[in-house]
This record gives sequence, structure tokens and C-alpha cells, in this order.
Amino acid sequence: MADNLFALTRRRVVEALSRIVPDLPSEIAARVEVTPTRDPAHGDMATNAALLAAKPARRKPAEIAAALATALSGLDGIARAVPAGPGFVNITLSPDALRAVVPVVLAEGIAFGDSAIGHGTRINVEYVSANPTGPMHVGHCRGAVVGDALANLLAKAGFGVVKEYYVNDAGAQVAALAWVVYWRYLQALGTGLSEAAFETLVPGGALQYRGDYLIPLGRALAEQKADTLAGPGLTAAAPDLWFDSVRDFSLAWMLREIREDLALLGVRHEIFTSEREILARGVADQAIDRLDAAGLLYEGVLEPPKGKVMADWEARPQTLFRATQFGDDVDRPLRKSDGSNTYFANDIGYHADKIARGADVLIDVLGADHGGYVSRMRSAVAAIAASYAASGSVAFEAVICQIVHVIKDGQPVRMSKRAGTFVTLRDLLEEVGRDAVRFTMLTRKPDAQMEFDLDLAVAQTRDNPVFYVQYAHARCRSVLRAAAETPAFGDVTASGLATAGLDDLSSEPELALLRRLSHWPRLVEGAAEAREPHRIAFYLNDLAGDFHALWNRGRDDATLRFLQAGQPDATRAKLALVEATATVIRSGLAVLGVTPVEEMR
RNA sequence: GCGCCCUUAGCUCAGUCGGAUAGAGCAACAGCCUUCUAAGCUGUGGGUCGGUGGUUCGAAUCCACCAGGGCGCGCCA
Repeated sequence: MADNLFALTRRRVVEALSRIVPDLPSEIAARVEVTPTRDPAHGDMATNAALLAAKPARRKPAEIAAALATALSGLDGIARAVPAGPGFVNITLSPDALRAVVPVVLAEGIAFGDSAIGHGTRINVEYVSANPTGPMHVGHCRGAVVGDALANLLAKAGFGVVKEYYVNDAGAQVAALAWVVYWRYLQALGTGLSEAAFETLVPGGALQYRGDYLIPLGRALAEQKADTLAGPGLTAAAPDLWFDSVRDFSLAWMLREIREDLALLGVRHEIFTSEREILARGVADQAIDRLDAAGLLYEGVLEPPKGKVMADWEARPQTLFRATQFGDDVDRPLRKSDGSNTYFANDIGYHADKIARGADVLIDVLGADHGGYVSRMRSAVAAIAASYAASGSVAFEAVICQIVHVIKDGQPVRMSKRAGTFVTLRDLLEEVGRDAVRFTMLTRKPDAQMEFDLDLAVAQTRDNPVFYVQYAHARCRSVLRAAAETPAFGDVTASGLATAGLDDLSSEPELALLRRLSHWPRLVEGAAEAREPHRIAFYLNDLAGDFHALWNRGRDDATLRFLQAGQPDATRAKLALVEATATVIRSGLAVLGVTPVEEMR
């Protein structure tokens, strides 16, 4: 039996259909679907094949459906196939065909559901990429979890995945960071300089990043360097004396903090790419030169944005990239008026680097505030792929993560450091724990705003999906532990149960659970193609629901309890189902990066 | 003003490249512990899928326009 009942059945449907409609166009055949039915009265699966074939065949859908139903009815594992509605064919599988999923799951373990639809296509998933100027906060967290789960999901679906973090360590923000840390350093030394006086020295005339979190950096720097970076009398020294070392010290510190936060969240990037390094290696310049050589750059003047007040706007010639040739609304500037690169220009270099390292698809997981950036990056990737990719083309995709509103006691939490309400990722982790954070962040479509209810995330109730799914897994493990104590039940490990006879599994709630398990490979493929890891969380919630329902039916009907004293064969069949359920839950939790719970007491 | 995203039950949200009578949880009401975990389960009620047109065998889904919410709009990242 194939891993994926739906894929197998689909092949059979297409085969039968092509006999009924001999000159079936291949593009029609490609659109044939075999889907789970919404209504159990419609059987296990339905196909739209006859509806699709009707037009090219110039025959009535019902007529083709009838023929298709007849053809399918005789096949092994199909108990019944009947035409229905406007031209569907409803398929009811034999119980044996449903049961066959169990030994497959037990043999494959959490690898069950692995798919080959990715065909090894190399996908680079870039996520988090928080600026190393401050601690990670709740906003970064969603992108981190979504990106990580998406990467896991794509890997499970057979893509060759690279998880990457882009460190923006070259811009003006990093310079601003260095200035603040230097100020904290002088303070730690006990400078007599006033903050106002110091600010007159700062480029731009004002300190940024005023949060207390930089005070420890100043202290550490003071311990490490004593007063060697300060001017006479603990005043500010000339920047060329201290700037590089303070900047490097600060970057290293912040990046270490970020990596620690990510580790606590269970996120592990394979590659950290430094913007400074991209610049130092000349990657950005080279990418821009190639765009220039391709005739895609010019000096021009952009129209002022309409409907937005820009007090200091004036017409200026700039180096522009012809993004409009690739579908963007407007051409985009690559150089600031001081001649340095825009963020976009450097990012072109970075994306060129990702392509040069070998990627067929680039996915950027971005916050909602970067939504306006997508069209220009897509244009740039299309333009540079021609000269960096062996195939000459690379797809660029963006997964946009909307804002997270934190709710506590039914009220929105105001993000305020002064008020002591938490803002950082670390606080969130301490409050609800890693698994709850990850799972909860994945219970919404990425591009929909979400409310993160702190109380719900740790609640031990049905409406908390984290708990509900974990509870189902714990119950599975509990039964298996109990079974292991009765020698008459035999070997109740996964491998021991893989050979169990399953004929006893015939009640409706058991069949419903089998059906759900059989959906898993199909669900993985759909979620991966749609880049929607939240579907995994919803599936697990449904699967847990089927299991809890079966569990409770055992209260009314003793024959549905998993452990049947004196009936080792029936018990082993049920235990195999329990083990398979636990395994698929673990398979899904692994994608989400959530640890399964063995016991809840 | 322009672009992108969103609008589904009282609330929070699913809804499979267009598929059958639009689903789940919460809240409300009625039931289920002599039992492998009642931290759970079962049932009932609840909908002009923001609005109006269009495309077709079929639209919550695709297209156009409109209303409401979010994000963005040269030298920030």
C-alpha cells in the first residue's frame, strides 16, 4: 500500500478516466483531484474527474461519472464508487485499505508524511533577520516561528532547504548603536559629560536606542578597556580612536543575545550572512555592475509620492534600477545622495549571493511593515537571476507576517518598558514556555493579524490547541505504558505492533481516526505548496479531536477501550492504532518544532 | 491619491490550485465519571461568507466596482 492513499487513488482515477475518455487532454488530467469528503455520507474520497472531462469529451458529466464509478468499483481496496451530485464520484474505501495506513506509519515513524513533491528543489528560507541593535521582541517572534516551521515543512515535503539569517550590520543603525554604547561606556566610567553635551557630538544630533538594555554593554566595555577609549578627563574621544572597536564589540554582544533568544525558541539557522561581509567581498558592487551592464540602471528623477506629505522633498537625479521592467510600479533608487548604497542596493547583492550559492527559490519571511518592499525585491531577483543562476531563473516569494497583539486578562498588553509590561521574546518565553509560543504562533494564517492570548496559551483546556494536542499524545503514551505492563499483550513497541492483525478496527470512531491518519501525507504536501505551516497545527487539532472522541466512546462502549483483558489480538490492533496516532502527532509537532509531552499529571 | 493584505456564527478563527447542505473552538442550553487521564466527550441552537454586479455546469474562493480595517509609498532598515 502506498504511503499516500490519495495520491494512489488519484492515479487510479486518472487511469480509469483516460480509458473512458481516450483522448483526454493532459492539462485536464493534471487538474483531477481526489479529496477527502466533507460529509462522511459521501464516502471517504470524492473526485471531480468527470466534471473536468465532460467539456473536452463533449459528454454529460453524469454519464462519465457513471462509467468512472463502474470502473473504480472493481478495484482492490475500493468498496464502493458511486456517481453523485453534478458529476462527482464518491469513493468508499474498504476497511482494509484504511487499516493499511497503520503498518506504514509504524514502519516509517515520524518520517511518515515525507513527500517527494519538492524534487530536491533548493529553497533558501530567510527569516528573523532582526537588526542587531536590540533584543528580539514579540514582533520578531512570529516571523521566527513561521519561518522555522515553514522551512521544516518544506524539508519534509522534499525540498532542499537552507535556513538563513541576514545580519544587517553595515547600516546607519549600527553606527547609531555604537554611539549609544559609547555613551553608556562613558557613563560607566563616571564621565562628567552631560548627555546633552554628548549628543551634540553624535551624527544626527541625537542618541537612539535609549533602552536600558545597552547599559550592561557600556559597563562591560568599561571593564574590558578601562578608560583607554575615552578622551582626557573621561570626555568623548575622537571617533577614530574608539568607533570600530565599540561597534564590533556591540555587534558581537547583540548577536550573541539574539542567538541565545533563538536557541531558547528552538530556532537554529544554518547560515548567518553578514551585510558587511557581503559589501567587503564586493558582492553588492558586482551585482550592481551586472545590472548596469544589462542596461537596467540609469540616472533619473522620480516623481514625488502622491498623497503623502514630504516636506523636504526635492527633485534629484538618482541611480535607478528599472524595476518597472519586471513588474514593479516604479523604478527604485540604489544610491543615496551621499553616494552610498541604499538598503535595497545591498540587499540586491545579498540576494545575488544566495542565488550564487545555489538556490532555485528564495523565500523571505517578512514583517507586515516590509510588505511594500516585496515587489522591488521580486523585480531585482528576476533581473539578477539571469546572470547568477545556472538555470537563469529564480523564484522570489515573500511570506508576510502580520502584527501580533498580546492579550492578558482579556486586555491588550501595552508594550511599555517603563510600565514593566514585557516586550521581549525572552519575557514571552518565560511567561508561557517555548512549546506554547511556537504552537500558538502557528494557529493563524501568517498574513492575518493575530491575538496572542497569554492566558489561553497556558490554559489546560479544550480551547487551547497546544494543550489539546499534547493531551492527546500523553493519553496515547499512557495507554501504551499501561499495556507494556501486561505481558499477555506481547511486544507493544512500534515495531512489535507493526505486524499486528487489524481486523478488529471496524467501529466508526476507529475508522474516522484511520481516515484522519491517511490524510497526513496529503496535508503536508498542500501546506508546503501553499507555504502555510499553520495548516499543520489545525490538522493536529483535528487529529487530537478524533482521538479524544474515540477515547471517550470507550466509556459508553467497553468494546472500544484500547486494553481488552483476555483479548490480546483485539488489544494489539487497537494499540497499533494508538501508536500510529501518537506517531503522526509527533510527526506534526516535529514540523512545528514543538516537543511532544509523554505524560500530564 | 496609489499599491499590497484583510472582512466568514455574538467572540476568536478554519475553509484543500472553483465543488455537493460553509466548519471548529469559545460563549448559551441539555446530557456523560464503579472505567485506559472528565485537563475530556456527546447533543441543541446560532450564517444575506462586508455590499453590488460579472465569469460558468458550479463562487466564501476568480474578475470589476463600492464600503470598512491594517501596512507601505525617493536618499530608514
